[in-house]
Amino acid sequence: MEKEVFIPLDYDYIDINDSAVIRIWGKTKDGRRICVIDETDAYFWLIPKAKTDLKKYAEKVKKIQLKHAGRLARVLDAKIKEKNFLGEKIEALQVFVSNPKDISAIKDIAKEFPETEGKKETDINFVTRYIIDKKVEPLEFYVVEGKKYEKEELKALKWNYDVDIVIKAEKISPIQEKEFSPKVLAFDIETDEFEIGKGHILMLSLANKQVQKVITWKKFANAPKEVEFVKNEEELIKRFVEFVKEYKPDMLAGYFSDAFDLPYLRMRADEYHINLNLGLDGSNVTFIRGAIPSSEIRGLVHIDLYKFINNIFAYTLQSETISLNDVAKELIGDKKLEIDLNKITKELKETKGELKEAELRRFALYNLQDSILTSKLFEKLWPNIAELSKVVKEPLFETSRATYSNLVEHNIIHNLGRFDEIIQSRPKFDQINERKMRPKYTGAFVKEPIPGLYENIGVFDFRSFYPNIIVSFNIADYTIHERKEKNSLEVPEFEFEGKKRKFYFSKDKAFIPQILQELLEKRKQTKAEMKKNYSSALEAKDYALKTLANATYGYFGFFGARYYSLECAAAIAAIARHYIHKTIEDIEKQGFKVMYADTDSVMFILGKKSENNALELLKKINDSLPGTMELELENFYKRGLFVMKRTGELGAKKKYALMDEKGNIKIRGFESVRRDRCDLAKDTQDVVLKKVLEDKSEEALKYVQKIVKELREKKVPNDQLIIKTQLKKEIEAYENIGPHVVVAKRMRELGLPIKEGALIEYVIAKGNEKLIRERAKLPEEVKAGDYDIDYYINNQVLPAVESIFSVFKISVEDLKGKKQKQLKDF
DNA sequence: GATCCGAATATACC
DNA sequence: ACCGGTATATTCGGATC
Repeated sequence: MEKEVFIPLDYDYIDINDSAVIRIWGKTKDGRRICVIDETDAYFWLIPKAKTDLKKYAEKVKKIQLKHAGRLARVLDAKIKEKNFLGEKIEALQVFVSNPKDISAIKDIAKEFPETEGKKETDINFVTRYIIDKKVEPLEFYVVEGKKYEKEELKALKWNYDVDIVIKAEKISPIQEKEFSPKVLAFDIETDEFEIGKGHILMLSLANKQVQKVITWKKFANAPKEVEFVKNEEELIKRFVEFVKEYKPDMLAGYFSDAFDLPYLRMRADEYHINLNLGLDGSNVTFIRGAIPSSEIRGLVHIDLYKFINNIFAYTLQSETISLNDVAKELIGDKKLEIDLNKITKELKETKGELKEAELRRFALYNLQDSILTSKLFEKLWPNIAELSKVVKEPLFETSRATYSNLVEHNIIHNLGRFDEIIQSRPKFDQINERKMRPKYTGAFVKEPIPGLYENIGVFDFRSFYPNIIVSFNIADYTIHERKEKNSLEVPEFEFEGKKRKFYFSKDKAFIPQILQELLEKRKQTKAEMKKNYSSALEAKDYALKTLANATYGYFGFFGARYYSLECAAAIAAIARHYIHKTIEDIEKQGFKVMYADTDSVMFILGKKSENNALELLKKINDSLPGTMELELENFYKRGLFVMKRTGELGAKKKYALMDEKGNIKIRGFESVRRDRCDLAKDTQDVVLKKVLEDKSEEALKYVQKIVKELREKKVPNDQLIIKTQLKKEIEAYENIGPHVVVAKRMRELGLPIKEGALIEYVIAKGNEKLIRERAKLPEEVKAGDYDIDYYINNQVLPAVESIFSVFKISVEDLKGKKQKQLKDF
């Protein structure tokens, strides 16, 4: 018996003699590549109808067999087992089958049996099944004991694996080991045509901390040392494959590489009949279809950072877009090399592929820089991806491409074993459509603020409000009762689907609240550890736990969820409304004036009371809260500003600015934090807000008057006037043609690649056309000073500051600077 | 042809 | 299609006078 300590990085399964075996691709402690071969049962569950003779049923099921996919698909065994399913104890049939790929065909036969009530877990991926049942989880260290395959055996099996060890596992046991740091190559290609299948790959770059390389067949003099020339595109692809094989990375990282770099490489490789056999088993790059396809390399984890950022991480970013450039700027303080890619593409077309040497040199450096950025981004995001993968126990490939609902669901699924719970099925197409049709339920409460500038403000908020409600009220689909039972938790009455409803939740802990509670406890531990001994891995772990906890409420209301329950989502929101209202009352009863509240937070004026008085009240409120619910002090603020809505006489919700004791300013909802306003309007509003909070309103007024004057005098540079609006759908799909749609059309005419999702930039130029969109132009089409003065004064700058000044009863006319009024005139 | 108002749209908050 | 509802503001586009 031989032993190795290893860490799983990737999983897949293959057939040996018609039955499936798992391959775990990983790394040994000392850095050798290993492929661990292991087995696990392929099975699903049959739920029998009431009063079924289970033994007879089992015998009948055992006899199922059919020809399927060129082999005999058959049931190996059917065991009667006591299981839990959504709060019920049931007897179910565990149906073991010859191959996981046969489950679908076998269940089709079994579901026609009159005894069959339903089938479950037919939609569990075999790798997920393996991880659940064998508990060999990604990125944890294990000792594998077993027999290593000899060279001759591998040859006989035709397993020409690019690994150091192939071992047949007999026992795999967990072991404590230090952090793992993967060997990663970031890569990026440059082409002469953006569309896959049309053009050629001109260059390809690879980078990490040690490696910086550009491979190209476009020759030029005085090439930087990183550049390696090859004869042609075919050689470029071959050299790439050769380099990766020699370098032996654990992972390849790209940016949008799922849908661009790898499909492009594969397409070109196919053209030359080159096998892009990067897979550790010698397999080609494969594609998994989806809204954006995924590109997979067996055993060599391919991570598309764009997908991770797009699906998960973008919500924590400030960047206006999630382009490589914007994200790199924000996360690693580095940016792309500036070149005019459109110009280069155009020149390449016009000159039949010839570029000036200087241009090529710069193009190569640009290509390299993209890989360097991707590599640095990987370093930055790796802890987050790794911790998420460890928490939800799904392989890196899946986790790095997961959406919030995927993560929540995987976390649930991987924890159900200890509850002896059969996994609920994914909803079918019709079910999804039904769910989509259901009306929305009432969500959070937002209190209307009274506009004004306030002093000495306290802000309380509930710690992880919704997750703690789910835990404290034991909320799950099957703990809901419409009638009070003994030991049930009462939820305040609320309206749901047009009717007054009252729900009760039983106290027997359901698995989702239980799993969530554990998640919250783990997070508490992580936070405590972090305080003692900070590390970026701990912070990433905290991020992973927080992400999962916060997405659970939304998961209940998501139509694609296995554990969908709109009633639960509505009940959670109703409980939240109840407690925020109660908190407002409690605070007001103590003599504080509450001027604003949104979902889980309350803002109040201290008035004659002290911060200590507020903290005493906080303690008192906490003593009255059920379960794990807790109200926290968010902060005390020196000043706060609330404004009126533009239409009507009401205070504007979700719009405020606060300044703490240190002078730090927190702005929410105002135009200055929105990307669809021009910088001039945003910056002006920012200055005004700051000055107002610093009690320098007169300076603010003068500042606006100065800006308006500059606008009138055509002194404002165009880049301050660019408005950015995202094209959210296909150009043709718009019913209302807004300015950005017109500009997108224009860009398309100019041959610029415009797709939905693009951030369209435009300037409103001077002109007599009535509609704004008729004056919307591409920034480069507007000469300096040729902007529409009135538009920028009346539609951009003034609306952004008007509501702020109206708090001080200063009108638009004053802002325009005609009357030159001073604040003290009022 | 000016004006009013609702729908469509984009984006933010929690 | 890929977690939820609440909310504001802007522009269009049709109805109305």
